[in-house]
Amino acid sequence: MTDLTAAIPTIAQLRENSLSGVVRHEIERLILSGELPTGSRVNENAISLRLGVSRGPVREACRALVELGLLRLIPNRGVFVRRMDRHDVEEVYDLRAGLTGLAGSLLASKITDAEIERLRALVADMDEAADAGDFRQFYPVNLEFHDVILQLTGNSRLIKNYQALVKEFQLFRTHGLVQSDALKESNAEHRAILAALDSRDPAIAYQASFRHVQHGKQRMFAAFDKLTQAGPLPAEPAEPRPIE
Amino acid sequence: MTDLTAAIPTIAQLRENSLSGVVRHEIERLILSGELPTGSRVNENAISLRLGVSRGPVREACRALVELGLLRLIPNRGVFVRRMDRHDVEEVYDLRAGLTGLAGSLLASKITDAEIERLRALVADMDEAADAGDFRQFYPVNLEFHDVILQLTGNSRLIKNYQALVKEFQLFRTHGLVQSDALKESNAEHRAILAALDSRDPAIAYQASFRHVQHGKQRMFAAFDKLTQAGPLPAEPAEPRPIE
DNA sequence: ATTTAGTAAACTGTTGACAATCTTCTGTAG
DNA sequence: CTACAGAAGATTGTCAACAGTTTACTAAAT
Repeated sequence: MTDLTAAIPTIAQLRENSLSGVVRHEIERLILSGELPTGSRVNENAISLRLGVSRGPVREACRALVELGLLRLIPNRGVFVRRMDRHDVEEVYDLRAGLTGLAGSLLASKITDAEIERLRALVADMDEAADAGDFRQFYPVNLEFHDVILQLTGNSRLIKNYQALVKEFQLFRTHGLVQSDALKESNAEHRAILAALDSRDPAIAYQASFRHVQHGKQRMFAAFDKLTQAGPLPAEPAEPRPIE
Repeated sequence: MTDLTAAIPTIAQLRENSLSGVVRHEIERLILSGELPTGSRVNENAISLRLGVSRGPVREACRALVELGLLRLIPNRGVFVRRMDRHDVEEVYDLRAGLTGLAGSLLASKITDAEIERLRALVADMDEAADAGDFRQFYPVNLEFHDVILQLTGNSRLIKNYQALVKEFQLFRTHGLVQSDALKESNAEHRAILAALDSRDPAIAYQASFRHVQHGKQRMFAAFDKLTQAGPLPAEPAEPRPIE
């Protein structure tokens, strides 16, 4: 669904976005892929050398990513890949829950039978994957399920905000620590969302969608805290000292 | 609440944000004040000359504002002050309703008695203004009421997203066409939000907050359509042709 | 040995100039 | 009189160099 622009500027993007845009996508890729690790400084010179362009476009791209929330700007020191602490993750989850709920709410009042069936098929696919305990199969369908709902709302601003949030969430790379019964739990909630949409009641659709993400948050934190027995995430994990 | 930076770079901002930030705020001011009219092109040269800086910082500022949604970028043509059609306004209202609802929902589970009282005082102030039919007195308190709720959630991303949305909404300058009975209606809804928060029930607080904005949307469109008898807003009002 | 002052390198912030693109104006042909 | 082609002007996109700040290193003093 989300377009993953390859490392090499893919023809069209170069004509469309004219360097600055290409650079932006490339830096985004470097961040989300983890090549630029969390908390590290993004060296303008290094990037411009690596991509064979001047520093101007690199700076523009960085400013855009700062606005998007993936980078953090400290004047005269540079931009740093944003570090997410527990509070940040909680914020992202809460906001994502709200937007997901809104999407469900908006869609409930105008979804068609054909669209319902399309979603039902996705839920069935996820059921299959959940029964097999196959996270690798489950995950992309899960993504598609939520993306379809989002797109069907037709609210471009909602879509943009949500996708930005997903990217920010990826900074906190903690996938794969989901238990196999969590898959079944998660898909049961998908079924609830589907039923709510089918009922055409915005309030119910909101509730079902909102709760799904909030439960996801709880599942994630539970799994995470179990993994790091020593203690939960530090509240302030050594930001590159913003102020002396 | 929101810091209105004056036209002249106000000392601190200059040290803090180093030109690019100052320029960004100044362009933002030009847009929101209407000096740069909706749909018009933002000439990099003109801005840089006017502010006495080079084009670099101006470009950076513009890219940031594009990301924020106030400007629209067309490659090799420049950036244009975003034009809002009816669909855009509807999108903004819907998203704003969702975020407002989320704020209410999040706050309901943790609001203190003192905070409730603070909000109650604001509602009382608005009652007074509504009785007098004084929109000029009503408006800033209304703004504060919603801003307080937003801030008390403590979710910085929610706050940022909401405030960006408010700025975008200001592009569609249609204040003052509110009838005096709409004030009373609006404040009745404020009272409902307050009661919902007081009940500490997130679901009810969501509903009350969400509905308030949706009713605001209806009030606005009703007033607007009455004003422009000829017909509602055009669906695509002569964008500077994005594609030939 | 540790701390502190001083110096050099690295990096960001900013600028002015050059190249590519688009827009407008003018003149000519139909 | 209208439509089209071409040139001139304006504007964006990009670059390389300069200035100011921060960081890292070195050496002397306690």
